[in-house]
Amino acid sequence: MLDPKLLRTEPEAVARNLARRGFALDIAFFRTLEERRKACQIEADRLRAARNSHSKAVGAARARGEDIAPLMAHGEALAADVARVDAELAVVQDELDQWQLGLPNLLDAGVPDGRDESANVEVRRSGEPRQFDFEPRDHVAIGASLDGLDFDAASRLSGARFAVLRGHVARLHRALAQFMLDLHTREHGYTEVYVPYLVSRATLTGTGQLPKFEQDLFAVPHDPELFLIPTAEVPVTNLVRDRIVAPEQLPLRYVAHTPCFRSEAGAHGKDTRGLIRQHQFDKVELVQIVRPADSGAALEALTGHAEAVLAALQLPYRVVALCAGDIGFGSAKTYDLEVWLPGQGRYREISSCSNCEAFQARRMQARWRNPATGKPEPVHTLNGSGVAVGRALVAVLENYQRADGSVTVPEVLRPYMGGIGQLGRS
RNA sequence: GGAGAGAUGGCCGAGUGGUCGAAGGCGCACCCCUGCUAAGGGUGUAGGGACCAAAAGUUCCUCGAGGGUUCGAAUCCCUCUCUCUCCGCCA
Repeated sequence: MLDPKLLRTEPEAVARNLARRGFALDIAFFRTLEERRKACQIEADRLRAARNSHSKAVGAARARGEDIAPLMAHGEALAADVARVDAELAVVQDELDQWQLGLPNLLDAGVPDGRDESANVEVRRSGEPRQFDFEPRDHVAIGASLDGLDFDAASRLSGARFAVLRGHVARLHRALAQFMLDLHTREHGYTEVYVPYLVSRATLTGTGQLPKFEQDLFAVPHDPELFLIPTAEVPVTNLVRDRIVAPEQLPLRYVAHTPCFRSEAGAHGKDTRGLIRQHQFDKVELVQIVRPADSGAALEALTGHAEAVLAALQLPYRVVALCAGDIGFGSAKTYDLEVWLPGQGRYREISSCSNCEAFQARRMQARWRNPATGKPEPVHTLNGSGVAVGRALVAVLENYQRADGSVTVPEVLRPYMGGIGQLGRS
């Protein structure tokens, strides 16, 4: 959510910022609604004050033993007025709330202009794509020949966009997640958390997936209503929902390994082959809750933590700053990490690191007590994949493949693989 | 799944229709007193919103959530959620 005060006082500046995303802010609509809200609220407050003082007068009169019957009629009239204006206010307020929940976050000034991913800006590059002395295969072919990736089996179980992993490949998948968790907890100061995979509507509203992106989620028919998490960002960031954090506790750094579930409605026909785009995938997620002044630096650090995974795996990658039109709904600034995939001959997203500033914090009522003001103020939240496990598996299979169809196990993963140095049929 | 008990401010805990946003205690902060790592005294101590350029001030809302009754609800009624105890079942 945007700062309502800013929206009220500088709607033109807000509109200019959001226009960079291609989002048209309807200032006139907001002004009209806001004026109605203000009028209703002032009137409602005034009437309630009148009712309260009248009720006290009734109580006082009764305490004196006076006849209160004559006061009742006025009280009833006041009660009716309060009910009427309250109802009116509730309607306007709700409309305003819904509208505001649909506004994306303001962009950081450093975000490059552009309408879509073609305008994203490469920030840096690490490692060189390997030169193959044979025609590199993609992970689907490699996985099949290792008898480790089975999309047919998955489709019999669940339909399209699922996978069954087997043997060494399944173990490599697990090894990747374990390695990442250990790296972030040991080297980067994150606390491991285990969180629910099913969350409420309120939780998803807190991080911004709802109300706007319900079609991307899997809802579970259950009372109360629950959704499968599309990313651990949702439960982990919401750990601070409705909380006021003491300043000395910040920054909070959490890492979680969870499955993620996305219906990806509207993605039909995109990346239909292989593990790249699935309804279910694992991810190791980094979340930081920081003081507002620190979030810029925290994004750089968090991105570095995600990069460290790829560096340790010796996978070639590049860091890309997302442009205004490609950046996510709740993010002020985002870096994507793209890993080199020999099977596709291009870099593909494997991590997305975002600074959401106070956007989620305002929705979640997540605050810290600012020593400078003594008041509770929204914290800043950041999240990033550190990294997507399924795509990391793809990257390892493709980058470490050998001419004979086997796959070398990256050095850092061997302790997690029982010491084996290569994947064969298992 | 069955039975029961609960949900009040940072914590504990009082409060069954009126001046209660809420006694008392603890904790915390500041001050006073005290010649000493004690004791005592005082003051303060929730969050959100509105009006206002802002401060001050005024005012509204919040006692798990949502409805209802009433001139007036922490208090009465209904629904829901969560927690705890016991039984059953289960990993």
